[in-house]
Amino acid sequence: MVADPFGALRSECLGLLSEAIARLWSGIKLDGIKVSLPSKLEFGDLTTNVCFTLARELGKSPQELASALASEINSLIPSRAELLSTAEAAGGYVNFWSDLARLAELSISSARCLGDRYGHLEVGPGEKRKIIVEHTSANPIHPMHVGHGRNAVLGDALARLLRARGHDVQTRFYVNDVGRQVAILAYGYDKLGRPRPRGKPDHFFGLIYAMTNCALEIRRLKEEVNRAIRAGSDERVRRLKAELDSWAFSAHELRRREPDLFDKLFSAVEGDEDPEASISEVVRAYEAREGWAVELVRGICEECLRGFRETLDRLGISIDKWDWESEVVWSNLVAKVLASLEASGFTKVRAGALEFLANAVAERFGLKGELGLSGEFEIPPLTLVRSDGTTLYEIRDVAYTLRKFKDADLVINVIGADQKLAQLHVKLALHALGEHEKARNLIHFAYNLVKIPGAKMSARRGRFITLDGLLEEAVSRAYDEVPEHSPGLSEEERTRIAEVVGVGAVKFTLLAQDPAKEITFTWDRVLNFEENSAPYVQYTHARACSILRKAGREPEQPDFSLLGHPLERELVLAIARFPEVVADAADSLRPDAIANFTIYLADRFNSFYASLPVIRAEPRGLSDARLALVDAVRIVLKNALGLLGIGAPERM
RNA sequence: GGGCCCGUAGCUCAGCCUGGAUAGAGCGGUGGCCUUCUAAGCCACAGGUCCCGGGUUCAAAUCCCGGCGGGCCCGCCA
Repeated sequence: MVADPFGALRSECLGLLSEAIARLWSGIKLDGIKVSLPSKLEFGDLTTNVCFTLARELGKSPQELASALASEINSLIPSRAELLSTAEAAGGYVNFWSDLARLAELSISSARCLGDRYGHLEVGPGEKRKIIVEHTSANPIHPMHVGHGRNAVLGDALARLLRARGHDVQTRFYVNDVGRQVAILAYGYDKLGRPRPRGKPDHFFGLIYAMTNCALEIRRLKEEVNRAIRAGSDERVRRLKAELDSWAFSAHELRRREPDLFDKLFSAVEGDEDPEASISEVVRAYEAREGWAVELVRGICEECLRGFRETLDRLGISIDKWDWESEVVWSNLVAKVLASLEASGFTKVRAGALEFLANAVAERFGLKGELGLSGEFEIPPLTLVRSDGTTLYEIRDVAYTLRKFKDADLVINVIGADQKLAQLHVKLALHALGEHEKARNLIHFAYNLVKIPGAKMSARRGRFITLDGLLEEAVSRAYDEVPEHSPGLSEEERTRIAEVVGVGAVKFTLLAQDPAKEITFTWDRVLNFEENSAPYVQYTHARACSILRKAGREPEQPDFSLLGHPLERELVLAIARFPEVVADAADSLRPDAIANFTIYLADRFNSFYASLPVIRAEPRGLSDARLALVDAVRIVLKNALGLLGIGAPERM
């Protein structure tokens, strides 16, 4: 039993390869000899192209060298190899073939023996790190939408992957309760007489936020139009009126949803002498921690977070710690950071505001290269403190980042790619403070946004696809489909399976793509339960379970030497490779690599399923070997989905 | 104007970091396969200037330079 069967094969190949090279050409020194996965099945289980490099050095053809190398390796195999059966020269490459029976036996028994833990290839004791993954961190003023879903699902998968790798991981949600947006909501909610939330609280407050915002915009625009008319600026009047029209349309949409609430709010805002002043007063009082403001703002945020927790629970995502931005403000940490930053000499007062000279920091410490920026690029400065003395978001974020480093030596922030500059500023601020190591251990895990064709999502207008709505739709679709495939299930089972399948479909869609690329959201795509989807993988898992169930016996006398079909070989290799795939995905922070692997394995398994019998295979040794193989596939699919936070039902 | 990201089949995407043997999936299209372990499946066919142009290399979708196209960012917003 081993944790990494393919790794065992890999290092065997590598060892024999280096030894053979040393024996044949003793003077030659090659760095970075490696064996890699061949592009095709007929090129073996592992391959090396060193002969192309050696050819130049030795003045011989790659083909010649490959033959010499292969036969040298083959002469070493009988005495030295456990898993390797033969090396073969082909077109200048040396291709390695494993002893399939032994590799199958090792991989399958390792998977079956380790069960849930198979694939969790831990780093060495010295490499274990304390990691904080901050993710989701949706503003507590509206329900989560699809974009937040992508963030949450990525952050959660990262945490799972890093834990599987043996790291000590904590997930955090940063509650942005300070600032104008929450204050707008608080203002509106207060104007309504602070009614008790109806329905899911984040949805309720999201509507109030959008309505308040809309009322404020319309009021502001009307005033500006009048001002522009007085100034006789026709062009400006036209532009403002167009904007006003678009908000009037939003108002119409919002009113339809809750007319009473809407009318009450609008007349309150109309009647308010100076709404902006009231909102600023909320901001000020909350930052100053005045009781009335704390009660109002915290009350709202707590309610919204209750809604978030419900959504996250449904997604199977748990947050270890909720950090409040206000706590950072109320502590003296912001003031301390500010003082140190000023003392660092990398700030400057301009027009009464305090600026951070990010570019100077990068130049002083020679960071542009490692940050991937050209020397000529001038990093824009950043305002830390307004001329009225109030702080801006980034300085609080610097303070919060330092706080996170008290509990971790690596901090991963799952934040949209649109905030790259802001995250760069935070990193440079840490450098300015002399915290170079922390700065280097601060990772911005940037993902791209989720686009919706046609409509533009806007929280301020209350216009977006909520995650709750999306999940509901997917689950109900799954609910409809379950009986077509598994008739006769109890209502309870049907509901449970629909939940796992529907939620899984949504999560997989958001996870399976390169985070750097934007996702164009379409219902079609999320509700496609066919190939390249979670339901497809789950279905494959259920099929494996079904075989094992129907077999009704343990594979007691497997004869792995009878596994020889290409499909069997591909399955064995995939099972063997799984731990390495997990390790690579974790180390490179690429959950999508796991998703792609599940598709590949499911794909191979379904072909196997269609062409080779398991239970009725003859002789019994073959049937048992296939049964064990099916069990190993089941385990790997389940664990792989598990790393993505997706469930694997046993029937569906 | 500057910076970052993306550009691969009609559509949605893998592969690019770490160059290698005829570039892979899915959807959609066409044609087959349920009296055999779940047809959310399988098999076959059709479909490609890997955005363009240079360069490096024995070898470039992959690395470098220059373009073009799309997105995002450059607030005393978050």
